[in-house]
Amino acid sequence: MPLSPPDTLKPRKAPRQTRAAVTLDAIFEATIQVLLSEGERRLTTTRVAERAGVSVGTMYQYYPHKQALLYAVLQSHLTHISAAIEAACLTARGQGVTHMGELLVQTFLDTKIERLDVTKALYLIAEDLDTRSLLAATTERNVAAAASMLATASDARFENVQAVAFTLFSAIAGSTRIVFERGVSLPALKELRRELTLMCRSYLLNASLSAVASAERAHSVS
Amino acid sequence: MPLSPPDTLKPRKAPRQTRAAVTLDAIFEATIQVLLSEGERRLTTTRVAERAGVSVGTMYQYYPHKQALLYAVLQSHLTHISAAIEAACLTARGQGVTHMGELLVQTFLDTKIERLDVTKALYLIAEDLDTRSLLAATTERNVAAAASMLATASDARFENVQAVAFTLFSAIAGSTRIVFERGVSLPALKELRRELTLMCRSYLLNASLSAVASAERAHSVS
DNA sequence: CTAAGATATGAAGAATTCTTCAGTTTAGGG
DNA sequence: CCCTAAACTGAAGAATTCTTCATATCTTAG
Repeated sequence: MPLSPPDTLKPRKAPRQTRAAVTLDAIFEATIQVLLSEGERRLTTTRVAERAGVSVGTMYQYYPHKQALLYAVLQSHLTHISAAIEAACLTARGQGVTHMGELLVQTFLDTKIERLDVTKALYLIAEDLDTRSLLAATTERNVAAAASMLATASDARFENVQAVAFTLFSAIAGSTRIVFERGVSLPALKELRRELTLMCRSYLLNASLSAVASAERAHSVS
Repeated sequence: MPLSPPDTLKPRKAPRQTRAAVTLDAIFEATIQVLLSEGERRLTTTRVAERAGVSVGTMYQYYPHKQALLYAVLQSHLTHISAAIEAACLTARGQGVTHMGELLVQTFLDTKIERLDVTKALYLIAEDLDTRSLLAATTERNVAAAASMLATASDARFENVQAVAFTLFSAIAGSTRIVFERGVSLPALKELRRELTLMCRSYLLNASLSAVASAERAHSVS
């Protein structure tokens, strides 16, 4: 479900020729670079165009205004990630929850790191009011993929898979963001992956229905 | 540690008279309201002043520019939260990790909800490059408080308390943010609290040193 | 090779925003 | 009550940014 943008944010036209596609790529890339080097406040259409090596007018041929461009850049990245998650979730159907949790963490982190600059740049514009619905829809999509996978787990059954999937996803995406925003070092990354994996595994095992009984038993003892 | 702002973001002067303090309060409040109703892009000094019922010049008496104002607003909120967390952490020393986890989740959520409008508004400006160090320092402070508490747990010992505390905090703060940004409903909140509590408890119990052995045993069986 | 459509240009007007400061008003100690 | 420091005002200049469009250049089907 690629979710078409609201009318105001729709592109004016799609590139027909190859060179136009190349130009658009350059503009996307320039957007990222300007965001990283200048910050959101100094992200202007002129600066982007200059960095992309094209004229401002060119961008306005494809997008009616800056917002629409940003929306497109963000959407492209989010779609990429969701696709990766969906693919991964399909491979793990019927497996145990430990494997599933590990896979989710792994896939999410790998995809984010793959284009670390894009990831970091987009955190800077993700809050924009215009992008709210886009973010919400993406979350929806990722949660659906995870939930559908979790429902097939060989060693667990959940009362509310949707809620579990959502919690899992929030925790992964949320803490990843916090770590990435403070600046990622290799050791920090390894630690994040390790702890996040552990956290997901623990949570999934405990959220499973069979675990509820034993947990309550344990609790009433103390 | 209130962390003094970098030179460029320092206030020009502090209010001396009561009315000045009142004015500043109004300006802070107006900043939040404008952020919520207009978004970051349309947050201008003039609009803030207008909403606060004062003249633009007034704001510039206290802050050299918009950035400094935003920094102050953000700092005030973050400080408030950190203080609450630190206080809570002190009350739980020597208790079990289940209680500790629950307390952290509870305190964090309660404090965020207490001023939900402020929380939501500040998410909109938290990404600013200028606020990076502020966010980092705050995280530091919260993690330190949590770590110090966890080290006294009656029923667990951790190899790396710092890492555990950090993971815990990231998961809580990160998923809270994701939930709050998509819009908070009462049921969504209750679910967040419930699942987050469960997740923290599971994680803490499993991250404890005594758990490592049993986990490895369980793993080698399958 | 050529015409039509696609793409690119960039100067310039409109709009918005930031920030200052000279002058006015207010508070509160003596 | 008076005086000084503090607080407040808001018009206006400087700076930045957005967006358009008339014009020029390129691509490619036929």
